[in-house]
Amino acid sequence: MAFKKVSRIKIPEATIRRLSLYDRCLDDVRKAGKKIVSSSDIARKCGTNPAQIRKDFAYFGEFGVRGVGYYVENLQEDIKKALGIDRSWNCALVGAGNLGFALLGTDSLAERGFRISAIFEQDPILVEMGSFRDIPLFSMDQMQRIVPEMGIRIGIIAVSPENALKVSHQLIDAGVKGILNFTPATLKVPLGTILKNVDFAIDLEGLAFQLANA
Amino acid sequence: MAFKKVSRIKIPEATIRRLSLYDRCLDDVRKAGKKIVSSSDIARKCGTNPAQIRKDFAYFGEFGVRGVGYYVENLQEDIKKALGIDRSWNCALVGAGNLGFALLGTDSLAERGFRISAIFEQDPILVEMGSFRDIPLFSMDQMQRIVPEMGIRIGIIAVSPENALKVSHQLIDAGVKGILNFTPATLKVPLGTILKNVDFAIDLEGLAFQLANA
DNA sequence: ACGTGTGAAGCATTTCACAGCG
DNA sequence: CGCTGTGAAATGCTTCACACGT
Repeated sequence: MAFKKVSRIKIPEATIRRLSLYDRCLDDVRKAGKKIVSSSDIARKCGTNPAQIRKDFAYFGEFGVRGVGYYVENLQEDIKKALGIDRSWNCALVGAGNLGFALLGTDSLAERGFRISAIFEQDPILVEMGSFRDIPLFSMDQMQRIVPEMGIRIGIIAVSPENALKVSHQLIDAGVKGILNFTPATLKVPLGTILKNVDFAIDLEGLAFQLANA
Repeated sequence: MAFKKVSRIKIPEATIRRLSLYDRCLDDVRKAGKKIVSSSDIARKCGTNPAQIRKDFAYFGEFGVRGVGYYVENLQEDIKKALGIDRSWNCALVGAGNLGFALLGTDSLAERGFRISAIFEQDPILVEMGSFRDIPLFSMDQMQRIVPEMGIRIGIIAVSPENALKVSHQLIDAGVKGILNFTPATLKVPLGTILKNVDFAIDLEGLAFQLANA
């Protein structure tokens, strides 16, 4: 048995974050040409402890070979499957401001299977452009039609904080099931919809705290 | 006794993150004109539990009045003091690409006391501009001089992943004590230097995981 | 012999429930 | 009386240490 379909056992949020990290590590390992890694190899590279890594994997099945280690290629496949990124996800970006363009400019999203398939923007002048880097650009009132039509499941909110709440409602109405919120606004979503907040200011404040008490 | 200087007792990382959230919440409360809040008010607004909030505060002292609640203004001051954001922090932004400009474009950093006092950039053509929005723009080799001169304590890495490692070394050599790393590169810093990573792709993968197992 | 997989121990964080105080 | 502050209980996560399979 290699891959255990995710069980009803609760998997810690922290485990999921670490799996993402392991996956990135393995990119490097693969580039270095190694075919096999041990949990301690990975631990050294990403600053955790080997037992932790084995436990993390154990939630999903038996990925390794006792006495040997993990076959890098298989392991990475298993991790991706565990995370649900063995496929590609259609996302909508809402807000074509500074931050929105920054997100479009980096390919770290595309590399990990998140495709921005549509952009929604309030400002008619921008919408006028029709598309940006081959990604179609729509006005807000098209959202209800486009999201289902394109099979978009994730919405990325990169508008100004005042508009975030309204946008989140619109996205949910349109059928989006996951929201990544880049604004500091605190949003509420109904059961069955997943919300994640990204707020660098919080990380900076964590830095400040540690620096202030060093 | 109101504010207890942070003790040697270990304060959970999660507590710090929540304090940042409470602080944002209180902005809203203040705007709404309320003078007093209870832990349950805050809990409702930011989706935690009242006991948690009281425990979080208790690490730092006694902020409230029994039988009454918290005076919004005092509370917010106390939280800011606890977090070390009752002052302003000089930061250097390294990398004037898409993401860098996005960071400059938002005032959510400035609002919270993080002032970007200098930008460092590799590309001579950009450096040629001399400044951006009144923030001076320098070439990389000026870093060793400028960082101490301006009293910069935090470095923000917004360059391409391949350059992140080198930049982190340069920042540390220049005397920066805290680093916020926006690249997916895994950095290592010496003891006494604080590193925080921001990686939206990880949050998206967390979303994907939950959506895939809904 | 070696490194994985895993129950059990150890540690940290969250929640409960009530004493304490205005 | 109401809501904070806080020990104690409950829960959750990480680390240990060893059995297991190759």
